[in-house]
Amino acid sequence: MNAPKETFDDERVNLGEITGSLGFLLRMAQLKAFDFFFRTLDGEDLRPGEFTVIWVIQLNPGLRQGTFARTLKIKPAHMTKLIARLVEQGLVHREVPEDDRRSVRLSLSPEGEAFVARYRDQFLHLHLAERSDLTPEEARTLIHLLRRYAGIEGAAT
Amino acid sequence: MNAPKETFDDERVNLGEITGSLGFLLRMAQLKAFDFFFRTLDGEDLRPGEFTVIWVIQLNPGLRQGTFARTLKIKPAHMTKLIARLVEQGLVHREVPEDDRRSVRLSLSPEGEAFVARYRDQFLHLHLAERSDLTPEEARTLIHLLRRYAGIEGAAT
DNA sequence: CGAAAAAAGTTTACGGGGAAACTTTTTCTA
DNA sequence: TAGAAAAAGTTTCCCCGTAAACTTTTTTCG
Repeated sequence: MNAPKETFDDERVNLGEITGSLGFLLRMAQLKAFDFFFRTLDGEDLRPGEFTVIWVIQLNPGLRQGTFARTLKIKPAHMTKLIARLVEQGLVHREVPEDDRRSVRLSLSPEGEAFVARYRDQFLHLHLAERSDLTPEEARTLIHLLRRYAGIEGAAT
Repeated sequence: MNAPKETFDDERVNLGEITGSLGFLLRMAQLKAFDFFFRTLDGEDLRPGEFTVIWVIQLNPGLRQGTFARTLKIKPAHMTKLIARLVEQGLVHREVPEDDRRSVRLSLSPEGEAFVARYRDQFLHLHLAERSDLTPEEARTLIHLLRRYAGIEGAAT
């Protein structure tokens, strides 16, 4: 019973140069971000991707489904299913316009608008540094660099 | 036939404050990183997670499967299947030690060692800024901040 | 000691996301 | 203008990853 602590609980793992790998770090960071997301929107049955889609539809009502998909890098097949869920939940409205009956125009239902309004603040504050060990300055830098890396020429700093 | 250019190819989409969302940006960045990965290891039938696992086993041969899983935040069920694949490919060796027959110790086969050696450089250089629009300085900062955010106290800067 | 609890993996069942083939509608072009 | 090509979504099928339940082995402790 007096094992000399041996290796604590876990054994130490050496990660080597992989801690310099963007792909690896992005995955680890995303896990943490998801964690925040689900902790904040606890009760709700909503996935991160779904919220993003609703959000962007709210800002650009009437655009085509494929336009949203391309912008958010969501594959068409996935988009179809995702939108179907949101329509079923009564948040999104689909309309096939007469002038191009191949396409689908998306907009939010009143319930969808209400939904965005309700979670707007939680969502926007969700991603700030308060939840992590980063200073506000560091968080700003991180967001800025990620935008550059991902090729998103977003709004102001 | 003389439509006034209308909206180019795509219509412009306003992303609003979501471009300040870490979760969103991490996803977009990860897509780009995956893109690099698959472009570099083109012919190979290897996923990012698999390479990471092989890599870490190489640096820490003989540790338990669960230890690797916890460190890399891979769920046990997934780890079982992932390791099974790598064993099948002849890259990883499993051993159930006598002193604790619940556990599994992992190490690389000679083929596994050769595999890591072969892709080491490609992999390490893969994630650098040359592939993106970031300056080397910016890339270092990004990596540093991601490490902090993800809670990885890695090696030197 | 011996039963209960814990630990380590595995199995099963299920949902998210993607590739490829397909349907419908529109545009191009000979 | 008719047929070919392109565009927009959808459907089908498959794989990755996860949760929950389960098996086996080890540890705890009354």
